[in-house]
Amino acid sequence: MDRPRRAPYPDPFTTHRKPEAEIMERALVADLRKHVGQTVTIQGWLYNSRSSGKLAFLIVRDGTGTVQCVLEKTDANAEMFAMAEKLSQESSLEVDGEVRADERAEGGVEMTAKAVRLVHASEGYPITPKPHGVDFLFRNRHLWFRSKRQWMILRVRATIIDEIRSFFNRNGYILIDTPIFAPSAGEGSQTLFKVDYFGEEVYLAQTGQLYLESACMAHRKVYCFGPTFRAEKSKTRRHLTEFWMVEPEIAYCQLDDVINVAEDLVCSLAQRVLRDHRTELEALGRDISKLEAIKKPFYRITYSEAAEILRGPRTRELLDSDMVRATARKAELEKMIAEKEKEAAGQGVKKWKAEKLAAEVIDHREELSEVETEIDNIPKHKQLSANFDWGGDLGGSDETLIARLHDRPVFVTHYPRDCKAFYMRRHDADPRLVQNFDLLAPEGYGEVIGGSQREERLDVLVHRMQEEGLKQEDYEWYLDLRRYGSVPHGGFGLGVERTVRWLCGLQHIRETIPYPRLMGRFYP
RNA sequence: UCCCCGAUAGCUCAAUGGUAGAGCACCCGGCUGUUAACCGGGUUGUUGUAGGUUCGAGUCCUACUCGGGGAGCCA
Repeated sequence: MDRPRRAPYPDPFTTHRKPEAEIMERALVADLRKHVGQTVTIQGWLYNSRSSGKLAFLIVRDGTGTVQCVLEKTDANAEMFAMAEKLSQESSLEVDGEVRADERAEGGVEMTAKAVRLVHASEGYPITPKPHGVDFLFRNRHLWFRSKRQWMILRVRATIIDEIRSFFNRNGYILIDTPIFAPSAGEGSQTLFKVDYFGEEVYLAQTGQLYLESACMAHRKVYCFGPTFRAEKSKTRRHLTEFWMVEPEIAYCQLDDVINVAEDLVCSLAQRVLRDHRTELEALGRDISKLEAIKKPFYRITYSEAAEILRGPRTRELLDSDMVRATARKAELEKMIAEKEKEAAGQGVKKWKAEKLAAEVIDHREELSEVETEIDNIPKHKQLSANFDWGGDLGGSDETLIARLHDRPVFVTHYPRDCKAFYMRRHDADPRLVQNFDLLAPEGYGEVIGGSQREERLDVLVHRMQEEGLKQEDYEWYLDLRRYGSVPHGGFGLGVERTVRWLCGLQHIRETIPYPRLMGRFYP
């Protein structure tokens, strides 16, 4: 009904200009505070609505925010009121109304609607205001990111990406785009996606690093920023098969210099997010004080020290107290579930009350199953850390433990060279080690950065490649960098989604990217 | 590749081996300040697939498929 008379679609912006007298100022929800007292038009989608006979509450989102529009039924607008009251979720609409400051409203601003025009009636929008399962939500990802929480996360992501770019740009780095189709030369070849390239086998890039090393010899400080592909069959809350990574590479630079850059970058990301997204972070339930604590200097420990910590008493104490807490929580949840089920089944309980209890029971059951998984895992983690052997890489649970034992990010340096890539520079004082580092985010978020000083000595590098069984002929171009003015250099890679997860305080990495690609999930 | 958990209405979930249910969504009606609004009425099923046990299977057994979590590996 009520096709918009004054702002017809399609294309209300150019083809059907309204006569000057009828033009009402269009406003964005994000700017409504500046329009208090004025009557404006907003254009958006119906997020949710309620009505109570003579009043209709329309919660409208317009891409910049949401606002509640209150429409009062009068003799004159009965038809429009009936239409507005029945609008379905996610119908697109325009609302003319007066902007009002109102303490009852969520954002402090509300609109008294004067006219509501339907643009398109949505039918059977699948994502209701009630809870849904993850599988369903990701099958509807194209719609799900309209929802508030997802909307906020993707905004924070955009800001983090913007800050990454401006950090490197303002610090004199040159953007060098590295290829996505790559020949076999890379790190571990089992984790590469194969692509048929006109009959030849090439791979989707796993890192731009080798190319960047060449570029830093031309531009001194460079970075690349693009998607990265890993065919790892990992099903965990910190893995994607397609993710975004920023990699700086610096000529005339040693391990400490690289670590300092990583430290500065992470600090400016945290500050920028705190500055621009305090509201979103709070709404996401992020503990802001944890982000405010992301300040220089971060902790720096060596791999050997990390190994000692893992085998030591502090780790055991932490896991023991985890076990005590998880066990207590399990008992508590079981008790609450039993009580609520009993209460809901009792005589004379109001229907709505029983339903509310049932919903709470579902939540408790979900938490219970997580706690039970934790209880299962703690002994495993305990064993993994207690039996940690010098020489192996730090596992996911090991990293989590190290990170949880610190209140700021931790650089772990000087890993055994046997578990690290061939291009990392051998440590002069101890040839068993390489000049590398990982940055572990606190609160258990784990690795967000991996980096190293690169091996600049031709003979050492060639020897290392032979050990790894790499074909020298594939890397001649790379070895040229060590033939023509080789210098100490290094860099790192920061995983964007892991950073977003950490800064937003999210359970799972899959919410940090618009269309997550996971093992077994590539639709839509 | 290995280990654990799960799959019932469009969605979220119930159902001591014995007639498949509730809420939401959707439709109708009511309510002048709602915040996952509420109240009354209505519609909604090949219980993931294929076998097996049983008088009888959503429920027990086997295999497979898909999903979730974790290990390994990693940003």
